[in-house]
Amino acid sequence: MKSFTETVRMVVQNIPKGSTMTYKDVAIKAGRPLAARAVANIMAKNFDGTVPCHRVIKSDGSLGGYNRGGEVIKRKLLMSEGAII
DNA sequence: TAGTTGACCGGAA
DNA sequence: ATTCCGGCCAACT
Repeated sequence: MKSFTETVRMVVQNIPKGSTMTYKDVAIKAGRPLAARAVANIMAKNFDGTVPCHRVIKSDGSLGGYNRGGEVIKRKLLMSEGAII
């Protein structure tokens, strides 16, 4: 059994290129449907450079945030991968 | 140990 | 449609 953080990282890495998932979806895949907030916290404080967190967005369709508020960078990355914003 | 924080979510006003 | 409130989870102080 891996820690919740490890599972979240795996899920985010498992996101296909050109696709996006909401924090909630990631939390669900990680096994904690109500831990969307925890997922955000993991990304925010313990961001992993090995995980494409720019593929994770809010449930409203907004990009939410990125490393230090670089939402613009996030949008550009997603569009560069073929994702539709 | 307890309290606060954060890139959130859903419902209510 | 926008704004406010409560709730949930993990990490930090």
